[in-house]
Amino acid sequence: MTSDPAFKSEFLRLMQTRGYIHQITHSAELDAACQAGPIVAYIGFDATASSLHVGHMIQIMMLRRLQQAGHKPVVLMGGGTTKVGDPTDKDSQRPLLTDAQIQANIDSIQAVFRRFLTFGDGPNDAVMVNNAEWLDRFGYVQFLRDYGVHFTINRMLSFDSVKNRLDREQPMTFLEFNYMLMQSVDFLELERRYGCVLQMGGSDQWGNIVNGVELIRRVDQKPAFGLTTPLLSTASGQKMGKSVGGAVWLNADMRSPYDYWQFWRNTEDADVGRFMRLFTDLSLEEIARLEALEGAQINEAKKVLANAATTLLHGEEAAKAAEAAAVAAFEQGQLSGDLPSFEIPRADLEAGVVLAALATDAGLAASRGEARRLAQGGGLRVNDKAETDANRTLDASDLVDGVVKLAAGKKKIVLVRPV
RNA sequence: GGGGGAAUGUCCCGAGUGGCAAAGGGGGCGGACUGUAAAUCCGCUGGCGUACGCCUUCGUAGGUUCGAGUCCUACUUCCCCCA
Repeated sequence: MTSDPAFKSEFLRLMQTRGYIHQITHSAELDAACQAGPIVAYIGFDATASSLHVGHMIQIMMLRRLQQAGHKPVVLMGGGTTKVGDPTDKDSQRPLLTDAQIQANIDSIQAVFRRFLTFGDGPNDAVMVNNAEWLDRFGYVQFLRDYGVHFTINRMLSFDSVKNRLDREQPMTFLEFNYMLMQSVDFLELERRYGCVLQMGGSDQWGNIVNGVELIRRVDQKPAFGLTTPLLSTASGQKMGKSVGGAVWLNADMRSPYDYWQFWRNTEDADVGRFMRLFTDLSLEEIARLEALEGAQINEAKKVLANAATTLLHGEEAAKAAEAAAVAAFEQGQLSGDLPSFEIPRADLEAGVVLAALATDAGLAASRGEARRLAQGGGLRVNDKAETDANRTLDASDLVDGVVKLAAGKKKIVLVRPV
């Protein structure tokens, strides 16, 4: 069940050496299947927000590796499962999304996959499916009779997603309780439609994945496998994926390429090698060389990481622009047009704007009070000068080269442009 | 069906005697130190106002009181014991 170090297939060897594997079911059997020919594997993504975030990157990269190794990736959009809501890692039930919201989220999420996978009709081209296609069609009694019989309450209660909720004395609705059945049925459905034999996912999905594997083996007597990735945390133990300014979204309109580049640039020293293996296509030799850099030199490796990761998601041009902006801002103390900017009507600025209000509107603080506290703590800067009085009024005389440079902390910088 | 407990700062955990914007953690954000790192140390952490201040918060809805997270009533949800 855990990984066998001596994989023979290219795909599993690749996964192993680059650090994607946490647990595998039937690893020898899966290894043999991967060697025998192209396999079909899938990962499901729920549509709870209008963009995926870096936390999903490891899954996306796994599908990419799969395709690189000659296999066929299936991207499963959880149009149906999102209506129920995955209780895994949730302390309490979340508000249910409407069908319209879910569809809007799916529409907005989809595009990023095209940057990482090649879609089409060929044997190892990726395909995207929405599980609403089949889940929406089930009648209640039919669902219970076809699938409900294969699951025992005894076992379902033993899964972490359920147990945690019960341990915390939080209610778990019957609706949520059914999530794992739906995910299992997804796997079965994909096995029947595409001959999909492998489901991958985060380590928190182990229980859900194993259920699907067992369902297929029981109902169709077909091979089925599961593979999970390690829970990604930074070397100092933080959950990966957050950074200055909240969730790191993949969609450019929710998180600029500049910010995305910054996220990778700010990787901890100890994580550089691991992240390069997981999140870039750099060769292992190149990575070995880069991660061996010591002291301040490792910053060069971080730039390579940031460039590679940003290029994959946003393209080379955006990555270069982000790097140039960062070099200018941090290494030369200059402005760059590529820094995030905030537009303000010229007349308003000429009339005078209270700093606290401007900083809040520009997204540097959540409220004026917060902006004020930030200023008092010495964290708010106007044109690189710390400004402790947030009640100060800014006007046209504060323009430098046509913009006002506002910064909260060292890393959150916004250029205020009069329009 | 009966009895006993629990729900707290809208991120989490968690103190709380009728005077509370509410102890303490964690997390988050800022500062110092560095290398746009880690570790460490320091500060901040409900909203609005320049300020004495005003407003909104302790499961929900009422009530008692000058004053309620704290007392009473009903309701909701969860836990435990008895049947």
